Amino acid sequence: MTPRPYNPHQRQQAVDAGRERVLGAAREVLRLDDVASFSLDAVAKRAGVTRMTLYNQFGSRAGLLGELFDTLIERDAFSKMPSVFAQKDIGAAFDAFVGILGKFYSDNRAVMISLSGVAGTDPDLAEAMRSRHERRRIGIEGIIRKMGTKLAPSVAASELVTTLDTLLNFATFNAIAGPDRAPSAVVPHMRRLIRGVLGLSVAKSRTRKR
Amino acid sequence: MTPRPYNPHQRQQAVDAGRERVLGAAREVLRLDDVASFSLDAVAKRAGVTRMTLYNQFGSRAGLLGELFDTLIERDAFSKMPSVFAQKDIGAAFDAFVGILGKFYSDNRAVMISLSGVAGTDPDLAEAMRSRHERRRIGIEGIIRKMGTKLAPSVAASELVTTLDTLLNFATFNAIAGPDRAPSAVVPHMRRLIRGVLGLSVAKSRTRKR
DNA sequence: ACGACATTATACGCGCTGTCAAATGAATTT
DNA sequence: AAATTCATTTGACAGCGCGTATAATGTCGT
Repeated sequence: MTPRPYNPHQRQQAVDAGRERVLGAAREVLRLDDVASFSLDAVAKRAGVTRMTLYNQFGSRAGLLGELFDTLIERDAFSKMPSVFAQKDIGAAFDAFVGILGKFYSDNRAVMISLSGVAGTDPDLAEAMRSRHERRRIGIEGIIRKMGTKLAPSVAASELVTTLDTLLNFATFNAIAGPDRAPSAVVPHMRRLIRGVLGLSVAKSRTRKR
Repeated sequence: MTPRPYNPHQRQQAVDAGRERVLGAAREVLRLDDVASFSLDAVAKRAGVTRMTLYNQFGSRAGLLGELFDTLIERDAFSKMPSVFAQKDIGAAFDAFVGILGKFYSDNRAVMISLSGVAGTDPDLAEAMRSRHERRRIGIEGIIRKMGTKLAPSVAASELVTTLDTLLNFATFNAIAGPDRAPSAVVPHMRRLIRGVLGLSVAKSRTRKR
């Protein structure tokens, strides 16, 4: 009975490696096949693992997808936030933010589409995604608090953050891009739109020299 | 063998009545219960009908949801378009359009959420929805062509319609409303935002008294 | 009464999620 | 080397939802 001390060194490494293989497989299934054919069975097969392992590691389908979204957005987007805060003015900061998000949405478009779709029918995942979107909103609030001293936004100040957050979510990028264009192609357009909402002179977007 | 003449008068009426009962039941199931618990079984039970009848009438789950969307948006939104074109200026026209859409989205929020979710995983329904969205875009183009003579929009003219169309879709209303507020509460905010995009003086929105 | 047609009743096959119990195997400690 | 811990595997099962097939029932039209 008395449990023994047990320090898994190499053991934990193998487990973590397995986790990453599974997450990679999940990403590929979402990227290659269409949304409907995403299943834990397909992921497990592609990862060379049993379906039970997925439950051991992630608990459920929603858990797996939630963690997949986490790793992607952490690696490709939020880790680059410091460069946003390093900008000179708030216009440049949002330009940078839009660039990062646009590239992230573009690189992971198929995955994001699937994720949104599944979240639409899976309350658990919907909740998981909501808490993650929180981070984007917090980022926006941070930019405004730090750099948005004298703004004259075109919407009520109390709605400014919500408006920007909505414009910057994947659904908006994807809708503006349409079925053909990549979300990253929306970036210049989105920058103008956001400068407009912030009340910055749009003509000022000659960020070239000055 | 030789098929006989057969004129279903009263017969067809009964069938149509059945269809409406089924569509009404589908709407209620989507409105009352959560998304995940929508099933053809639940709809059939609520309509007092067998699941087979649904397949006879609508062919499939996607067919049923597509027709449901049709009847709702035709009755609650598009049938009211004439009042939009009756407005004096383009600002008032979009105010009216936003009002109609906001009310429609609010009245049918749960239904729209489910519909979007299912469309995310069902290519058939996705295509059916796309053609419906076409009508909204056409409405926007009509308003601009008819009333938007001297505009100075805050986005590129070539992107104006796309931008407005994106702002006016359900996803945007729903996202701005958040989990608690009704989409109809977003209407005033959305009106300001759209006036801003159109390049109209936002201060002019003193449509109340003042 | 007879034909046409919608609806019912019933029963499948299929795929997916989630759970359970017992066995396997590798890393770690004694 | 032997014992222990723990993830993984194996195999099976229950539940649910969609879609299909077939024969029976009912109802309207001629």
